[in-house]
Amino acid sequence: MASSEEILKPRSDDSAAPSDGGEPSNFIYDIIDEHNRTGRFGGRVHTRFPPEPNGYLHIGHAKAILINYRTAQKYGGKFNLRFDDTNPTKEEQEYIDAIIEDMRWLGVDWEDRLFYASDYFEQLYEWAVQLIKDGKAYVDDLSAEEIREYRGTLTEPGRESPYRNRSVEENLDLFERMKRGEFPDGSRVLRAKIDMASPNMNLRDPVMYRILHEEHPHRGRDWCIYPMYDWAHGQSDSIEGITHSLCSLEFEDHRPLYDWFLDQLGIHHPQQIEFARLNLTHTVMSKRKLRRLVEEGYVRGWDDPRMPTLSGLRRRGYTPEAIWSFTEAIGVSKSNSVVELSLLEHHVRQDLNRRAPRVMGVLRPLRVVLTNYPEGQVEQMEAINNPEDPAAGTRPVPFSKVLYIEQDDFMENPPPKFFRLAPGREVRLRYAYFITCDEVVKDEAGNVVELRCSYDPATRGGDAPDGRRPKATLHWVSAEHAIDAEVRLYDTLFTVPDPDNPPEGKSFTDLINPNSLEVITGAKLEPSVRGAAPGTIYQFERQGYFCVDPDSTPDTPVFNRTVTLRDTWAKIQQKEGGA
RNA sequence: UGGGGAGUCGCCAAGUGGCCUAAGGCAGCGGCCUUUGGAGCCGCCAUUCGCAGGUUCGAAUCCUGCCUCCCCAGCCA
Repeated sequence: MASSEEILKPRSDDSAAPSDGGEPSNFIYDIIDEHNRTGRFGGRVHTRFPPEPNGYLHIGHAKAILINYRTAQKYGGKFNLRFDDTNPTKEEQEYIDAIIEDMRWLGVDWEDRLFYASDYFEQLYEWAVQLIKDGKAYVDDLSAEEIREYRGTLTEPGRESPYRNRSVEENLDLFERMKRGEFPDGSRVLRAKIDMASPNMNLRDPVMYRILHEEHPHRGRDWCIYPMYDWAHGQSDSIEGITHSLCSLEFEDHRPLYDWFLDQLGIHHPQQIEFARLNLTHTVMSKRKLRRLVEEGYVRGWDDPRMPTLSGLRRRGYTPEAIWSFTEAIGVSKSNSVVELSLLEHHVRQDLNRRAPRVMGVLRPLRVVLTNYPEGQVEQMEAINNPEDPAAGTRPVPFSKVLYIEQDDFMENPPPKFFRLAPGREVRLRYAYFITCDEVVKDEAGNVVELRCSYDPATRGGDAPDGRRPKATLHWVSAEHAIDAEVRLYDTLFTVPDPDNPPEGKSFTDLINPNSLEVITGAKLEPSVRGAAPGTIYQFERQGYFCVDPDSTPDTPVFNRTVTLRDTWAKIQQKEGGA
């Protein structure tokens, strides 16, 4: 992850956050600058990312993580990772482990500050007792349904619970017995005593604790009452000395409650600031929907390369650097937005173009026999590993009489703008020779199965002494030296940009792209890729970026296509409605 | 018809009363270059800032009214 460092480096500038061509400013920085100006937190900036371990992290979380992390870095502050593990019915150790792994991969550093909200349960309990003693919280015996009825609606005030005015003594007794496990799940809750008529539903005596006789992944059987999000979150922030509690928009109307608890307790009071979460076209981002895709078998798992999860993106070949630059590019604001997938793809291409070694691989092979090439001769052609990086050097690629080229690189009746191989036409084989197609061999069904071509020995390396310049350069692989590979080509998981809003009567699962995965088994790759470790990324010249999948075996590597190269020919074809 | 937010180019997003006849990126469109129809380079792409009024010498930026979209009635987070 060392290569992240240059990107990760905080910008050193004066506090005014000018946009002097470096990191763009945003409204959060403006707020912090104001805090720094007035001395609200003594110049301190401390952020956190508080995931609930009930699913895998996705690209939307990456945005949230990096907003928090970059903010801390920019101001020379600190960043915590804290599991918001207050609901044992939904949380699992598997998710805790996966979240840590994904965040490490992303390249954020919480140093020694990995925390669990559940480690604060004792303190939270004491504070709850304090609120009860202050007459600001009470045990309610109403059922869940009754509480809902008493809460009122968006336009009508709620009613106070008949248990709202119990004595402090009774509340203390009941609450302690809740904690001791004397009551069954759902029989009672602890509620804050605020205002049942508040236009903000969150302030209508919100539930602070519920009874849950449940094994907790981090606390085991220590507790059978669990704090609700609103009661746990702000106090956890406070305990950790968080200054700026950055969260997503839907918590905006929780802020008054966040503030209320902290004010009642009179403890360190962070500032909650809300920003819009990330939406991406052609995918879904809610944990609920992602879980359905996994559990109902629409994808192979949380790390399926079609998933927007960090583990999926990683397996697909996305790099942390690409995700960093993408999240920087999309900015930070409060308006709901949907970012086009093409922007994410742009950032992987940009990163991979810089660093991926180039290699030749033929996805759909078409046999080519060079009729005038000596039988049994093998030449090692010198190929450049990365034209963007001279230090990457060169490698030898074997060339011989029988080759494979891409089926798409030949057309028997080429349209005007098709520059590749055709009968009688000469093209260049990259780093090798010019070849001319002399004869087309077909099977009984009329399919082209082989090309018989002649090569020009004077063009070795790809240049003609007479200055001839073919309009096309094709990639190729020597048949006898090629290694076989499985290649998985991916398309968007959904056929429409906005699967979250399916048409009447349809579910988002009805919009899944049936062609989101195409498996090619007979691909032929140049021998240099043999033995590449899972995770290794190459550019297959003229085609795209491909990443070695963990499913690979020693004899047959499996590659995932991360993203295609920009393809102007494909665009021309599309425009002309051509095949 | 309660409360809380948001509306600037197809998609993000700067902009905080004059240097805005509105940055930048993506997408798109032309062209150059090219041993990847890749990359790179050059150019084009909002007289207009949800709408309507108003204030001002001057408004995307201030005021008023309206419209549209999002969030909130879990003992989820």
